Amino acid sequence: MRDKATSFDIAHMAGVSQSTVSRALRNSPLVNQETREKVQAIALQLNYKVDKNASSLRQRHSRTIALLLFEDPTSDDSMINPFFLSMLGSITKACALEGYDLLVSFQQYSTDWHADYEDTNKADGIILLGYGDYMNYQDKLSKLEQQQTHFVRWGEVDNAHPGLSVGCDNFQGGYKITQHLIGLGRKNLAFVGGADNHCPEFFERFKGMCHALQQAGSNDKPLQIDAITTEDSGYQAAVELLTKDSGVDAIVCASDLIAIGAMRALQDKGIDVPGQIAVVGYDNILLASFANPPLTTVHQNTKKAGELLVTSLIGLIKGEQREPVLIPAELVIRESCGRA
Amino acid sequence: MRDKATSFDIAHMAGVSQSTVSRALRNSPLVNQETREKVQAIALQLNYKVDKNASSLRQRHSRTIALLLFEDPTSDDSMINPFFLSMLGSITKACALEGYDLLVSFQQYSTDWHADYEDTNKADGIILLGYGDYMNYQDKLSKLEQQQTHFVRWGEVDNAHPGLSVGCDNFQGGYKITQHLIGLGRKNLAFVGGADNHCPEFFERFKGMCHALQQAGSNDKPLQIDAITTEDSGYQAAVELLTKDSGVDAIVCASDLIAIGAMRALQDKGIDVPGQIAVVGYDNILLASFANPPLTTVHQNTKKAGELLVTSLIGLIKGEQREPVLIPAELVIRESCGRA
DNA sequence: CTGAAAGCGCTTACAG
DNA sequence: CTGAAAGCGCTTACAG
Repeated sequence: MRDKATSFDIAHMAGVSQSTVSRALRNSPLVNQETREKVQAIALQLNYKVDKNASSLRQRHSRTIALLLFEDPTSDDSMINPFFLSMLGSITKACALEGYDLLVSFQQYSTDWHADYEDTNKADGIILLGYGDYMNYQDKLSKLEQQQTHFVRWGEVDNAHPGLSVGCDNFQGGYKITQHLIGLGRKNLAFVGGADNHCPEFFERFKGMCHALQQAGSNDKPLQIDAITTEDSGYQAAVELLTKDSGVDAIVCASDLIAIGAMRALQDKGIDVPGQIAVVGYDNILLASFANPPLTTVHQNTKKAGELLVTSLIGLIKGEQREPVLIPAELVIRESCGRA
Repeated sequence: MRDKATSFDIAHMAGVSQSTVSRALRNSPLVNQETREKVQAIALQLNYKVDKNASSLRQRHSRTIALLLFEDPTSDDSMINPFFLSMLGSITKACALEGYDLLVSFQQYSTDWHADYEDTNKADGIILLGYGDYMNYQDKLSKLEQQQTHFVRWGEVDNAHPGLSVGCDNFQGGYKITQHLIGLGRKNLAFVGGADNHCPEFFERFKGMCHALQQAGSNDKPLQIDAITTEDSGYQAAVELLTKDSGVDAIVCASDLIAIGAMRALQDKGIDVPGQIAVVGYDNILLASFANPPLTTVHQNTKKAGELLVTSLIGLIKGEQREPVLIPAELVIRESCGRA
């Protein structure tokens, strides 16, 4: 650490007390305008910046937010899901807009996560973002709640889940996709992705799908194959699906990455997409529009999501009462389902 | 901020002095093992965490690094270049590995960037990552150097540039691409991207290209069209290129995003890629392998780059002498240039 | 091996 | 409007 000017140095140069310097720099209305200007001029000249540690220590808050990004350890370690990367981008921007610093960290679900950002006063609150097996981290969420940590999570909006959440309307997303497919004449749909309490978001998409199917008069549960959010997992799931049922004419995937893997598997088997089988994704990552054929999917508005996550958390930090936020699902129709 | 236990509370409970608590918690060899264990047990039980602000203030360093991501304000505001997003991911991981916290922030080149992370003691050093007009920020880099800020930048490795840099061998990348194209029988190459001191990295790629061309006996400067790193800019540049010269049979693009835009323009004009015109990108973002046809490009090893950026910076912070690092360029051959 | 004390650089109640 | 003083919660010389 270099030697830097302190507020005492400025006080000395300006011929005022250090308390006045502190007030002048924070634009306190208490200080005489002339004094304020003199102090600020000297500060500028000395390239003085108030020490964040001292200031946070004294004020007992840091005006910084911690973002914890969880990764499923089973996924390819070198690659982060583009959807979360995009969320990271929008959260960063939203923080800057609100005048908060952002601490970011990746965590593995498997290891003990040290969500001690607030306990150490590094941050005033935490944003949780990630995927993986929900049952494995539910306890940790409850613990966070017990400790009265300020946190908000991206995920399924459901009062049974600990913590305030911001999320897209997954049920609606699954519902819209299915309606679209039915409208296109598809009869035999399958779902690729987890569909149980281990991954509540996927599960809701699946439920939305089942609901649309029922409304259309089909009472059979659709065929469902597990997959995690990677291309490889999607590939394998599609292969498995093909061996189980050759009558499927549409595959609803729990994410774009899964869908892209599934399309590759179908094409490797010589099956035409969408001619023989339609494929739908979820997330609308950049890749989706470049897939071949371009992927019909559900757009999750990451810009809005990032802003909402940040403003909700700041509200919580300020002691406000906050309600969970549900962002509407937007169907994006491209070519992977064909035309009516 | 919630009421939390302090080291005094623990001292009281353990029946030792506060200094001993501090020592025990930091695993000082000075403290008796029995005492240490007792103190640590109480700390754990109370869920005590040392206050980062107090600790950093006293120790005069924060063990955190700031990452400043610059965006070209001319590019689409909602989308961050996937290449930089991927760098962000690897930097975050590398920081965690080294036990540093990471503060991330987006900055616009146009506005005054407040690189005061070290001045405020928020961070011990800064990583600079971004693109845009180099001539516009060269001064700021020099200022950072004058202020003795610890920083490392991603970019062209060249001693004339202020600050320590870590970067890929852009000259070599341009050279390898061009050799590959020549080997494939392409005769009339064009370059799409800035090729002057405003963007040193692109310029080096261009120089590598010229060098390979000269070696092959061609002494004309290749046709060059400016473009920034977006798909749209690549599209427009390709359109412009077509109006200028219809004899081009290969386009070397300064980035994958540009290449993808260029391919789209060519296809819109009914030109076969690679049949009539070969296209090469740069970066090897995830999208490249999904482009149609899959894009031949130069891989920039973001994992290695992130690690190197972080370890170099930490070295600097510790007062070590550090040399710039050049990462070799790796040609990734896919289908956008055809076969021999 | 342990404790009492100083001090990191601020902010803010208190007194004037 | 201004100053002297206390205190945020640690770490670390210093003394024993």
